Amino acid sequence: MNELAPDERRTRLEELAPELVAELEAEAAAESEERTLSDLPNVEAYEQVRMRLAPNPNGPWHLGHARMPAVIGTYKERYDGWMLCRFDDTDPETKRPDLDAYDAILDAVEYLGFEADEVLRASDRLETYYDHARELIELGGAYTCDLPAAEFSELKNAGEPSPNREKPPEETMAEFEAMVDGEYGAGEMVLRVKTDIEHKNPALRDWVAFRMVDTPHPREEASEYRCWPLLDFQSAIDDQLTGITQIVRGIDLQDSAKRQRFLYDYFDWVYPEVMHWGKVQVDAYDVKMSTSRIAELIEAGELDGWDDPRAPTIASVRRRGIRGEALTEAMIELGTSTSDVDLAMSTLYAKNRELVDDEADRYFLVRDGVERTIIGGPETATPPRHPNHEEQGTREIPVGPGVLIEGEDLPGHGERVWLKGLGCVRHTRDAFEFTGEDIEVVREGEVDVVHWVPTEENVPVTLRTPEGDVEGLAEPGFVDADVDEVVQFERIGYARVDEHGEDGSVAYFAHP
RNA sequence: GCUCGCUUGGUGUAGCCCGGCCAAUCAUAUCGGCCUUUCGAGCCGAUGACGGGGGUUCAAAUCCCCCAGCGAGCACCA
Repeated sequence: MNELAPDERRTRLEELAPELVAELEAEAAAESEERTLSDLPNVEAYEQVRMRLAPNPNGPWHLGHARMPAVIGTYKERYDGWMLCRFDDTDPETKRPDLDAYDAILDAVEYLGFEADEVLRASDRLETYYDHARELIELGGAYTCDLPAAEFSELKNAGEPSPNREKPPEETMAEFEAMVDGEYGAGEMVLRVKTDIEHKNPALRDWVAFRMVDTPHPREEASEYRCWPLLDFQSAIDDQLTGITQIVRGIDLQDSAKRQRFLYDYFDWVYPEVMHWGKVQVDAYDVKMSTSRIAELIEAGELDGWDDPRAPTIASVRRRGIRGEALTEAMIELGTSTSDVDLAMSTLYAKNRELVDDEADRYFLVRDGVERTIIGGPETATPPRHPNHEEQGTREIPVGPGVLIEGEDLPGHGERVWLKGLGCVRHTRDAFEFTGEDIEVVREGEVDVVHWVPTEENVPVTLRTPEGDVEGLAEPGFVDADVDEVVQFERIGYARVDEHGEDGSVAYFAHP
């Protein structure tokens, strides 16, 4: 049996035990669907899988952010769970929220194919955080500290406590209320969680839970608050209150869980399961994938906006006609390993091509065209809309007195070229002379097939690509391609029709 | 400096927890072939990886130790 080829072995097995084959196939199918992401830890322990997206709305999303909804949303579907989108907008200053980003992010989540069951903004929940801080103070788990940051850092690194550490809870409580009332300025007072000042990992020692911020929050509803929680406190409280069971977050937050466990111990709560993943980087972009960097370039006018095709953002690939589903799939395939990963754009493109190809009508677009008079031949060309789908019909291109083809495609004098959908021509005396030859000449490899447009009635097109804008001329019928539709410019690649204007059309290049 | 983590082909990933079925999965990429009036799609094929060194074991990608490389935290950012 082992000497047989796999195919033969299978055939034999089918004869001998058909039920076994079916079983193997079912297993394989289940694996290909499910095994792209590893199982969530300890799912059995909870009634329902409850997860959260916790974006900082300090700007619209770049491509790396897609991983969060892609993975968490996929888990939600797999386990029939629940998903929260919680905006962790507790820093009105350094990572100041961008008021447009809240909706842009929810929109991006939807584009990726998911929807949050609930949406919360941390900046709406300050009173809740204050209440828990008060409770923590009563439990003796926190103290107010007026040491300058640098001074505390020095003590902490030496494993020495702040002189404020043993302050009575009443005093801490009074000072914390003064913080809440805005009686201190930035840097004058913080509330620290009492952990273990001699903990071998210095990152965990007596971390800050609340600090003063002078800058008002951009959301009007939150603009009066001056005493703001830091991520570790806010997120810990919210995860507990919203019943989060599994957390997936970046490796930069790998110590967060360890810090937050001190809090959970004070409150006698059970910490959720945690997974960490590394950074995602994307090849093929000149622009660094960073919210603040992209914002700067837009501000400076070097990018047209978040959806500029040169920007590594979700809005950009969306405008280029890449489906959210393709991005989600690509992100899922990256898995959740803790090492940094590179997303090859070619993988994303391959996924998208698979999704859009069947419906992408074909058009000719000539960049850098050279004009030639045409001698003889039919008056109209009728290439198919889609070579694999005859039922989608053909398109009509009037030939007229001459055609344009790309400079690179121009054959030498006396040489022939096949104008796709039209026929074979010979390049003679700066004209194309129709030869009437059969397609056989192409099949035998003698003649190359090229795309072309008529010199008259063509449509000027600006093709916006990640490498910059390219001007070209499309066949007349291109004006009928619907805006938002993804088409294929033959021999160039897929593009999304963006607009048809008076002076021409605009398309965004997706990928080859 | 202290602490934590990671390292499978060009890229990503599976396998590692519970050692043997792993001469290592799948995808993408590249190259080649078939088909084709596309440099697209489809089909077929090829290329290509367990960071290094020790150890345990009949047997190690998988367990242990050391080294190297990479990343992260030690912020009154998230």
